[in-house]
Amino acid sequence: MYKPTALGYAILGLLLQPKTGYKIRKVFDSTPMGEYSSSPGSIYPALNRLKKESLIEQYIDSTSGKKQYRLTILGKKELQNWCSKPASFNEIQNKMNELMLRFVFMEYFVDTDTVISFLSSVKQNINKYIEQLVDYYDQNKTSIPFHSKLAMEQGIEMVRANLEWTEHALNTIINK
Amino acid sequence: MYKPTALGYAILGLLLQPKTGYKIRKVFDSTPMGEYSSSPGSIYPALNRLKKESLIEQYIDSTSGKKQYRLTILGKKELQNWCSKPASFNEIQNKMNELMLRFVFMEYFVDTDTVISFLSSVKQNINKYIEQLVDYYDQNKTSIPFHSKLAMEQGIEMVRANLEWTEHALNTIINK
DNA sequence: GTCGACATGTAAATTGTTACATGATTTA
DNA sequence: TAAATCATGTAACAATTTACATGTCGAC
Repeated sequence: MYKPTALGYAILGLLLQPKTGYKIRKVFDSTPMGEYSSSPGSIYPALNRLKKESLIEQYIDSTSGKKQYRLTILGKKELQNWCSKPASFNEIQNKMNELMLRFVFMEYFVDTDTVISFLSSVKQNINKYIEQLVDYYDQNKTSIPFHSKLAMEQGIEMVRANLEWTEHALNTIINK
Repeated sequence: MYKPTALGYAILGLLLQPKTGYKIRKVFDSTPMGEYSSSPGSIYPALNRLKKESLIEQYIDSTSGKKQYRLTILGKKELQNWCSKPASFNEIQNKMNELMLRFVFMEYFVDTDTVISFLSSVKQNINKYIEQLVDYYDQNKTSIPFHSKLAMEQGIEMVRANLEWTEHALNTIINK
């Protein structure tokens, strides 16, 4: 069964508001979503994959008269399903930006309780990850070379900053 | 002219101490370098590419009698050259872990002044990046949806944490 | 003597990158 | 009307993932 890539989900999310492929490229070019390549060689094949799987479709916008891409029912379901998944440990380790993408798009799908439980899963796994990193650091700190030690501190500080943001986000959402 | 991938450079750096391919896999499996896949399907083809380009070679270790990979003169030069590059703006945006890898391996190659100028280039580009993100945030904060705004704050906080680490590293190295 | 760790690969499918290519439409 | 922007693609290449496959060696 077909699963879109991270780029695929990014595109699905952007198509919550219908757009041309070119407009999607511009978003990747000019916003903080720039982690995704805006080259035509990545966008158009990705769009064609999603189209082939009937997750998106093209139509003529009645007001502008222009051809646009939009989500199909199936595509919306796929996006919704993806947004509803809790954060896994693996995603905390090296797919934080994908998690943030989920968080952004879930605003349009799920209720406050589900958002809270998503953020709780993030927090829980971050804590586990910090523990793992600190354990490794403590057990090896006598033998780790100088720069490696600094690099490890950087890694730990990044994850701690993520933890702080997660708590901040939880508080903001609970007191809303 | 051939340029190794990020994985290729990670392997070159690990081969500052000779290792078998299996040992490299174990490092990716069991240390915070786990961002790189440890699957045989990625490691062995990468090793063969490096070997084909004469950046590494296999030899029989005289004490253990085991076949190991080690850097060639050319490979060491390539690694050294890579480590000596200052951080670019693009790398700050979405290749921070590659920069940390450079930082780790440069310990064995370059003098304190070069490390300081590397960290200065990191700091300078981080400042530029923060400015760009904050500008975007300020200019759009009335129109950005709730979750997107939180996600942007996360992005900015991550970069700020990186800035703090960079300043910490600079101080640590200067007062050494 | 068998089980787990050591050790190294290949094949197929998918994806992404870089570069090339084309044409329409808007704007100065 | 020339230049910039809008708009969509293809082709060649390189790299990665997943799964399959094999064989050795030491320990218990």
